[in-house]
Amino acid sequence: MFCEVFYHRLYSNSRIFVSRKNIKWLSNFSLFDKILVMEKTMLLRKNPLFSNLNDDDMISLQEICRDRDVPKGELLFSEGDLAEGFFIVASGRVKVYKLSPEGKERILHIVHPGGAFAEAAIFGDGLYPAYAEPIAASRLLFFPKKTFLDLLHTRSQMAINMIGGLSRFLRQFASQIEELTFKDVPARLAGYLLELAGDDDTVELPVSKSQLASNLGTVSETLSRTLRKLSEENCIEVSGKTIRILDPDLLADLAESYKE
Amino acid sequence: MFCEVFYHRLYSNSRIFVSRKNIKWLSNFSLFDKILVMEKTMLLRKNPLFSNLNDDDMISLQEICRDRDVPKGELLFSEGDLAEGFFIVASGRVKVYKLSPEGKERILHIVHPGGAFAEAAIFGDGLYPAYAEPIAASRLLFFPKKTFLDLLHTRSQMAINMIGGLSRFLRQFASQIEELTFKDVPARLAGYLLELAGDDDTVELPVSKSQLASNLGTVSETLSRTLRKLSEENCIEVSGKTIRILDPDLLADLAESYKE
DNA sequence: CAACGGCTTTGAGCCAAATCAAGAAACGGG
DNA sequence: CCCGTTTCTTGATTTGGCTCAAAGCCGTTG
Repeated sequence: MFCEVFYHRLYSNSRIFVSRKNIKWLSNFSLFDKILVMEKTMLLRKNPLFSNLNDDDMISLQEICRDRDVPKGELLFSEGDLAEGFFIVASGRVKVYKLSPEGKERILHIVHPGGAFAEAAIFGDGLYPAYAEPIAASRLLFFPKKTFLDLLHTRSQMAINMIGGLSRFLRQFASQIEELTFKDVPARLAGYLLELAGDDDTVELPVSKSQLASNLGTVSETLSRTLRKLSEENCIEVSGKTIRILDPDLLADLAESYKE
Repeated sequence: MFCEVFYHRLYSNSRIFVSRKNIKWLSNFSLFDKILVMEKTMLLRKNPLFSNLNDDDMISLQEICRDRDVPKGELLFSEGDLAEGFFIVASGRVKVYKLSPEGKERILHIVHPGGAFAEAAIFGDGLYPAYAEPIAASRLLFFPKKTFLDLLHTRSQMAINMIGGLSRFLRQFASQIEELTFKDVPARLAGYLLELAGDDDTVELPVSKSQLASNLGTVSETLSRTLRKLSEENCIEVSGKTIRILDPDLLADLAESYKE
């Protein structure tokens, strides 16, 4: 549920990129299969683990993963089980939870499509740290531990790409959070406008205002008020989706101001 | 600035772990140098990139890094420069910033001891994406790009350990944020108490209440009020640092409730 | 034991922003 | 061009939690 907010902004500008080599490989498949492979690639790229992988990596990855359709309510693994691999959710929802001594369940998180779970168990002690169970009929990609680790050992560049993807994501994520936690709505809006404007002095909003509001972590009413306030201060000029920046310096000051 | 809040909780239980092998290696050094190596290990473990590395990895890592003492204000690199390596801050503070077309600087973030910067440039296109400049006399560890990548290629297990550390950190970080963003103080407090209690029904707070307040992302006044409110609901019983849990079910409900 | 300083608790007030409710504008299809 | 629907704006109200200020509660130390 919370992923939506942040992940949306982080991933909204991800591109589909298919190299010649990939196309050649794809030609071994029927059209239908090709579409499946591309779909899977797009899905995998949604995850920070794989966001930075090139086409070759993607192909190797898809060669080792197994599809699993699971019905709602089927226990995937239990806490303490030996971890045989990890999962990516392709569709549906999976809940990951622990059980209290009295048998009450405590949900750790709900995994949405594109999300991974049990991936830490692969790198750690090798035991699943919780229970997992789909809360809707779901399609999962399963990556067997040994095969996956062998692949990483064989193709060290792929591991390096994964490190790169993770650390870049971490950086973006952290700054996203910092904005949300330490800056008020005007500051966030100002930052957004400046970034979007670049060197220009007019911006065209690429999304609806209510969508923008949600991207900025607020609601449409508040966004509307904030836009009006900035207009009244002769800082910007709003007409529909077109915004003209009248006072970039003031805007920049605003964008850097922390609430305290 | 914001790191303090989250990082504190994430790292507060990191341990120092020295294997026999490490000690043997260490015996090649004078006592003074040994202390330096251990200090550096502790520093590096603070960073998610290296948090999961074993002693061997740490040794290799420290063999390839160079110490650099830099005075306040010295430009470390500029946007667009070819990235020759990345940095870890050992002491001091470094600001990373961009320049707007009009020459106004826009600070992206301030890096504190334990933090890395320019690490993404190593894995990406190879150009520094911003400017970096110490805002206080600082000690930095510099990891040359080529040497570092070669090391990762040679020792694929080390790369895998890094992936593990990063993804574990990401997981913790995300759930931390989720708590902070989507749960109110009572829910966060309830979650904290339950986790601390385990199977027991009394908890002994390991830190002062004001410290706890800051760990939960609030202030002592609010924590105090929240504790009283929960007491009045006969959910817990507070006396000094000892808290007895009267109604674990209610507490669990509270901990899982999202604000909406 | 009295004075001091560090925590903790209480109360009062304030503020940003969410929510609720209701118009106004824009849009799109027939 | 009109009418229904969505999107946007505006106002009123509510709220969680922070700040400020003052007082209570210790343990310490001279």
